[in-house]
Amino acid sequence: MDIPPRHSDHEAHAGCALRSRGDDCRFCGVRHLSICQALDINELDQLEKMASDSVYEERAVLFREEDEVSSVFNLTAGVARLIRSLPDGRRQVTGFALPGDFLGISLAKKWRYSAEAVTPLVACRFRRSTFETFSEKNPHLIKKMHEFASQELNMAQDHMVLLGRLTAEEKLASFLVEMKKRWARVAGHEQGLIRLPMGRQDIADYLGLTIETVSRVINQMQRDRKLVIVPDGVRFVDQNYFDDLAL
Amino acid sequence: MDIPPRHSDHEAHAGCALRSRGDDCRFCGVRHLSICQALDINELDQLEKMASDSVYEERAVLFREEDEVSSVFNLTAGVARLIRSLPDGRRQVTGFALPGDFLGISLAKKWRYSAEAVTPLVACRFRRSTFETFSEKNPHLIKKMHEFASQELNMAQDHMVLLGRLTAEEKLASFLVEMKKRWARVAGHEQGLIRLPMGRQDIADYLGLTIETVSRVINQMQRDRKLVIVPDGVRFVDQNYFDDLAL
DNA sequence: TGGCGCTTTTGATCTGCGTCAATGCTGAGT
DNA sequence: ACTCAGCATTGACGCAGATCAAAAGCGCCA
Repeated sequence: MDIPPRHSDHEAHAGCALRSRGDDCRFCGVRHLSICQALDINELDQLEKMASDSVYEERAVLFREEDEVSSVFNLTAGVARLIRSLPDGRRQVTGFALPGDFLGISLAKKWRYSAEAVTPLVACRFRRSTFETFSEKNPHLIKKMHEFASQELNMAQDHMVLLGRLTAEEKLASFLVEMKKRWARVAGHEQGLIRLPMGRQDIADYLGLTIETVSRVINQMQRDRKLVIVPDGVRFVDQNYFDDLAL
Repeated sequence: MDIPPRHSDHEAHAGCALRSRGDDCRFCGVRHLSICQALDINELDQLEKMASDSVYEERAVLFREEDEVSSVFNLTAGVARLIRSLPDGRRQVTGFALPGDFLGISLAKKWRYSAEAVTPLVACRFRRSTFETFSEKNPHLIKKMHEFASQELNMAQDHMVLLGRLTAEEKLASFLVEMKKRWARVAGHEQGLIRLPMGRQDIADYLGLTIETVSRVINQMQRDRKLVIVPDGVRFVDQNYFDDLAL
């Protein structure tokens, strides 16, 4: 009821061709971004046999908080929101997963957050038990997973500063700069357009604000000629303004 | 200038004898809490040769954000605060490290936060390069480090919900319940006294509040007979009140 | 035993952001 | 083209918690 359905354009592909594993890991478009970068051709072949591509449509639920972790996911296309909910309905979006991101890095028994497709998305899926067995035999995969987890921990700490100590304006600026950087990494180069496939409510729940404040601040930035709002995103007009404000 | 010196009682020992490695890992009081639980006696012997005990006095700096990671630490006694600072002086305490906690889990090149002794503290220190070499040869140590990192990631996500979506009263209740649980784990059993060796400013910076709000909310709880404030901590009077409010 | 430095507490006032309510916009279906 | 559903935007108002200011508590040391 609070999940925003959006225009069904295929945001999944970040300006280039749709990145999907297809049936051959060797040609996977997100391999260099994902934990698979730790594997050689031979190991990749083994892993491929365990994988199955899953496609989700917009707003589909990949898994829910408290569910058993039966599968782990390597996102190949699209965007997911990761959500923690309180009993009374308050939500905190703990992150957005982009192509190359891995869901299930902790190898815990139960999910500690829900994941929902913000756009149509494609994920390379593994049975948890199979994946865990494989990783036990590949120490450099564990090492790589640990690197990814450490990176996520850094981002989580950044986000704590944002949530605890930034103003609404600084939060929005930081968020936009973060999205710009992350899309650049996925696309392989900077982009003029900063894609925002998630709705205002998701942004609000990510930044610890209300939807009204998000709307007000972004529109004020547009009035002040700091950015322009375009379909599915924004474009920076005054990059310095954002660099100065962002965390 | 904003670091509160406190009564110099030795909070380090959590109600029992001071836990320190001494010179023999086999008798280490925090072994069962720390990543060393992954090692057998033989491996423990090897690791011991690489370790040196470091003692820090209250308010001492273990390392600073942006510093090279030259050593990693296994806390054996005392409490440290982990801090991210903004250029203008705003601070976010991202966590408190208790005995058994490991600092440097990410094996990154640079620290992303500062660590300061809240109480006198003792840490088992390793040169980063030495520790990394050792871990490369011990896959189950990497696995254990990954487990610890995953656990920290969970706690970080909990904290995002707290910072983004809880009221001041809920934040305080969650914090106190968290400290109660963590001290119980260190001590091996529940304790009536919830030790709060950190000052009000640290609590405020952890919860994304001001020192005045922290003081007001805790004192209001006392007036409402939910808890009593005692030297170096608090005691719950109405446990249900806290269980209901806490995240 | 009194004064000093630091932290905590308490009170008065202010304000950034939330809440409530209404209106506008856009795409999909008929 | 019209309508409906779901967001997004905008405005008016209120409040939780910040800010500003002062007093009180506490350990330390001469």
